[in-house]
Amino acid sequence: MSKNALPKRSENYSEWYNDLVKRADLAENSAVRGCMVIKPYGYSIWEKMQRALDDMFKATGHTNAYFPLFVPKSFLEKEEGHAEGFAKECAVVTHYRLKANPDKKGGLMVDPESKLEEELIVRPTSEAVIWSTYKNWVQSYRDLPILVNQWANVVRWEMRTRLFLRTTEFLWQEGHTAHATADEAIAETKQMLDVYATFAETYMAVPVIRGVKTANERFAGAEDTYCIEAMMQDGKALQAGTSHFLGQNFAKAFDVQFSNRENQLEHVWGTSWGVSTRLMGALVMAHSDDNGLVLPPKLAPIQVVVVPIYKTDEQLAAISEKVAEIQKALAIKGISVKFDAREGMTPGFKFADWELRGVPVRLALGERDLAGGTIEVSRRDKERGEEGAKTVQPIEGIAEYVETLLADIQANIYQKALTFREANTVRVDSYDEFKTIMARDESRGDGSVGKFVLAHWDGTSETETKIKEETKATIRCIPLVGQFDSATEEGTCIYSGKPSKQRVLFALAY
RNA sequence: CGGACUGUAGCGCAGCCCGGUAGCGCACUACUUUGGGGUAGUAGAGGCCGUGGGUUCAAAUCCCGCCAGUCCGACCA
Repeated sequence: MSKNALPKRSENYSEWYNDLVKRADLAENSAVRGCMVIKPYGYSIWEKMQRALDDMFKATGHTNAYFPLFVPKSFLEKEEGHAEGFAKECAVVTHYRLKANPDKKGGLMVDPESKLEEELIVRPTSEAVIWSTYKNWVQSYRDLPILVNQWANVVRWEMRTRLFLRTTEFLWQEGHTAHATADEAIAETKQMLDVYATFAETYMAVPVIRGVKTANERFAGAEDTYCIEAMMQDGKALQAGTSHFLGQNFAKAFDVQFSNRENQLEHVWGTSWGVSTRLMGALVMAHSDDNGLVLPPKLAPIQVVVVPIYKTDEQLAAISEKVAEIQKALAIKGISVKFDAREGMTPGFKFADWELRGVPVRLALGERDLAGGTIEVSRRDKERGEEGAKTVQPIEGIAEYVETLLADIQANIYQKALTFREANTVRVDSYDEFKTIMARDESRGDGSVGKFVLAHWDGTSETETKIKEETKATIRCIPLVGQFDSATEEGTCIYSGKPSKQRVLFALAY
């Protein structure tokens, strides 16, 4: 463990992020270009995310299945928009065998004899494989809906990668559903967007904006892409989840038809929706501070850590005995506790260490406490020295106190993130002002943050593209009704001056 | 794929200009010390100096090639 402090968020946000992910033992770069190793501590958080999401999927009627890693090239070609969207970032399997390299002792080479008849694409997403399968599953309206989810890895050959935010291989879940009517499919699309938003807000404590993507930003092959967008602490937007209404595009491409009640053939209606290990990045960037991670209690692998403070073995024994009682009381409440009895480390070192790892509550127990029947309680959501960051509580009833405190921390970090987002969301009516705001983020290092900008847009791709070229800002989404008070007011486009029906959300994005 | 930079101990780096026995900090091992906010000391272990070639009595250091990585652009969950 290095003694050196993390870089400060205000000085170099991306360096702070990279360093934190590595130092907190979430993940590290692997020997494979663009691919990360998710370390046990990081993976524990992902598992908690998975469990919560999976329960929510099950509760909404979905079941899990598994489809192949490989997609025959001809499958990917079938849906034109889809093929175009993903073609540039696919890993392709062309051979199935290696052999000894005659030119290099001990070396291997691709056996040219083993060339595949048809190339296999490592899935960048599974619509193609899954819809080719659904064709066999659907004959009648009685076979619908199909409500399937898959937990899997996918590969997208990105030019530049960053731990969790964009890696060549990433873990995710992808739901793929098939329905008899468009209305039902649209309802499913919206339902899953709600599931994602609920998850982000109640588990991750990350407030999100629900919206619809513009045509430019839409998923390749979808009719409509719904999304949740979150603000990171540098003011940039992170797309945290997407839910797509696929219309009949894939059903037509893969010839998936069913007989309706009137015995007429119809193409089925589809949806797909996914969230990925990118959520880990969102979690880090939304809450953590210059001392390390700040994890929401609902996702923290360790919710409470107990640090003993002692000089002699006798003291440690007495403390350990008391800690065992506390641990038991917390365990009954389903709270995970770690007793950090590591020897040869000072309490100060341990404090810093657990702060770096984002453990929500830290208890410190020493001689003084034992004598007075008290225990020191520190909450990670407040910074060192901040009012209320550290208090002394009676040991009696500490489990109840901690239980309440964890709930309070969960609520507090959500509120902090929400307050931050609201403070950095602005309505803008002139393009000059817009450019100034978007340019500010270019010169990070002065502690300034980017903004979410609600502005009028004329609805054309041309305008959207121009604005992106000139400012790098993109339309994150057209917010759903009810997200912002005046979002549905009419106005004129900041760029073209043409009429606009509502404000859309612009931001610089990850 | 274009531009810049970097490859030396597990990690972070110095040494290179000016060639001559491989260094520092952290981490690691043992012992001691310390312990209510990153203790301190003693001893120790750990290196094909990215890789291939060249120049030289001698190369981490100079020259050429290659490979890898990071950052900045174009692409994206």
